[in-house]
Amino acid sequence: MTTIRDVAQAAGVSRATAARVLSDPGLVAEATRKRVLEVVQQLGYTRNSVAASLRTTRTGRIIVTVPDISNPFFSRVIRGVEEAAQAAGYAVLLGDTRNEPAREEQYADMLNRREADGMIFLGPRLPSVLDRIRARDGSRAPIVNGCEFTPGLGVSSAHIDNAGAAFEVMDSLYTMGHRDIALVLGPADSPLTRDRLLGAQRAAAIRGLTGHLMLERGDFSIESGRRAAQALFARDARPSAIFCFSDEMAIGTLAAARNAQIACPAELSVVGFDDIDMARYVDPPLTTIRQPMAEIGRKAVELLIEILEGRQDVPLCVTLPHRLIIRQSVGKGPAIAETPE
Amino acid sequence: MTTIRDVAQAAGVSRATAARVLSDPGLVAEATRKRVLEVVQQLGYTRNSVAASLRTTRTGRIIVTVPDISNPFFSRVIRGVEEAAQAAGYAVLLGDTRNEPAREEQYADMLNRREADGMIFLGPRLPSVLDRIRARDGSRAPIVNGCEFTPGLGVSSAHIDNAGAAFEVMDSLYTMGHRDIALVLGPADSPLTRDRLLGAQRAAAIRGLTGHLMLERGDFSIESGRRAAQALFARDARPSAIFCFSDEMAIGTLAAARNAQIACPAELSVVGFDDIDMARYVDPPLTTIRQPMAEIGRKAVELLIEILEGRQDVPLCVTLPHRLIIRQSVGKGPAIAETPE
DNA sequence: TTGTAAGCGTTATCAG
DNA sequence: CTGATAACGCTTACAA
Repeated sequence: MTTIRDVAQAAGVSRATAARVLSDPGLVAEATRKRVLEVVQQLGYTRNSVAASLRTTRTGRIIVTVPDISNPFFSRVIRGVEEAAQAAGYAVLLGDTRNEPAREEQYADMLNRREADGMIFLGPRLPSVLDRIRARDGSRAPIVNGCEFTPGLGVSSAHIDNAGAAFEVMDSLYTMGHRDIALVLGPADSPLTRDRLLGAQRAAAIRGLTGHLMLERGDFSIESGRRAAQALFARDARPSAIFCFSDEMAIGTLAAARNAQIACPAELSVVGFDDIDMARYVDPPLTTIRQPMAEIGRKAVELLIEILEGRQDVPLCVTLPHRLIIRQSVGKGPAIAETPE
Repeated sequence: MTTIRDVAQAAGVSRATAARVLSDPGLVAEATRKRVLEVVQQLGYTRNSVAASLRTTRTGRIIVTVPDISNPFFSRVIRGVEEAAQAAGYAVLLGDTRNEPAREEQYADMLNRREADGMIFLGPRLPSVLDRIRARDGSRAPIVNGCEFTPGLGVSSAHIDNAGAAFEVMDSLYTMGHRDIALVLGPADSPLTRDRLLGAQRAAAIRGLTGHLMLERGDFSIESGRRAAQALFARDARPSAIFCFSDEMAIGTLAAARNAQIACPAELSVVGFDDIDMARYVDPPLTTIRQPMAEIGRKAVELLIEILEGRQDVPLCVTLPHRLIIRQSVGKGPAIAETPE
């Protein structure tokens, strides 16, 4: 391979000058610069990033891990991440952890090995191998959490107000006359599930309907939503509304309802979360909470870059706006239907 | 940061010995090894991969680019890629090119800069910056194409028989009595679209129905499928069956049909391609071609690793089996319905 | 404006 | 089995 040495030799300058032409051209005389660039072109020279990184201790890369790349919500967040990273001159290394702690650790360890400058972690758990870095750097550790937020960890995070959003959904369902509402939660260990559950419970408590809340657990996938709905339909008192913590689970719920000949929204209201592309195309179109997915990604990168640049005042937590999107999957509840004025 | 030097010093051995303990422990005496490992543990030493790569000229990474990460088909392929890569000791760097040539070039250039050992390219175009590598290495260039295949390029590829699969779909539609069939294609520049179109046209030609073929173009997204269907519904002679080159476009087509009050499968049959998770949950469940997505990914990695290991007999093209999955979105065509025996 | 030279942290070679 | 030493290719004081 051609190295900067070859370039320098061919251009009749020192290695230092040749290197300068590439990194800080302003320092080099016009004529020399031109000559060097010509040679670079001619020899097809490309800087060996490994050697450069060794010298500078910067890789220009950031690692981003997601629990599940096939989850359309995360794909959108990643879009935002890539956009912002690229604009700031960073390349994105994406890792799918499949929600397996071992894989999370593996990707996080890349940071220890200095394969990237920083890391954005989209998911519930913070890998333990990051402890070393955090012990060393404290709140200045180049680690940002996206979508989820665990207070007290000292790790910056970009997300929406999950509790508030869940509260809104429940409130609107109660207002529509629903009383027996089921929640299809996400994985048990996620702060996100916990927050949304808290918000929903608060709404129920205000109406004195805590006892009417039904819970099922899913893993955000379509299939888990379908199963949860089946389980709910098998209960003695079937809910009149199901609030799923992801659009995919809501779509699974719609499929289960169709299968059980339960009409939506006439007999059953369904609400999702995220507002993925598919949400508006299913039958009936899904009422859901829209998250600013790309913005979450962009913001996470922004936070990380501030940390990497050594800024002192990096906010610990950025809360972005969400919005309840009303479509046709929600109808009036039985309470209102049964007592017309 | 602690380096191998610190470890060596603390363990009272030379740097070389300390390094050996980590890379080839068999070469070191039991006692020494133990002592060194203890120190490693104690100091929390992690090998600096940048320095190691500089020396070995291997990064242990492979780059994988996809046209669109939010496309569920690609997510599944990536799953297979990660699985196989990890098993072989490689980390996967994922890049979303958003179908933009500039981004493709950018990721491909990472290979020139030696940021990874090889590259798997899922998509239609081979970035031009790879020419340098290919010029140098010829067919031994560490580049593999997945899903698509461009003959004559000398780049190995893993994929299904796209032409054959499309032929099967068309044949089954014709057998069901359909005559006026519309195709919703993918992007114009992709070999994959070209192959499927050829297969479909061959099936039409055999029946003498080439003139009855209607064509619309999409970009594999739901929305593009919806638009294509709308355009088809607006034609004078509406097709009785629509074959979309992706499940997502088929789902968009279903939505458009619902909107136009066209019953599926009674009045319109719809076929997709890929068999993504969602396919079985939509209404009606989608007839489609199942691709062995994970297997495509695994195979692509296998090919790449063979190249990286210097094997001479790396196959140029691996064709994996597909399967027509019959669900409820296809019904009898008007030709049969109108002429009962 | 340009050149000299000293590393960055690792691994490979070659003696011992 | 272990140690000394020389790279790998680049960047960056510092000197000229």
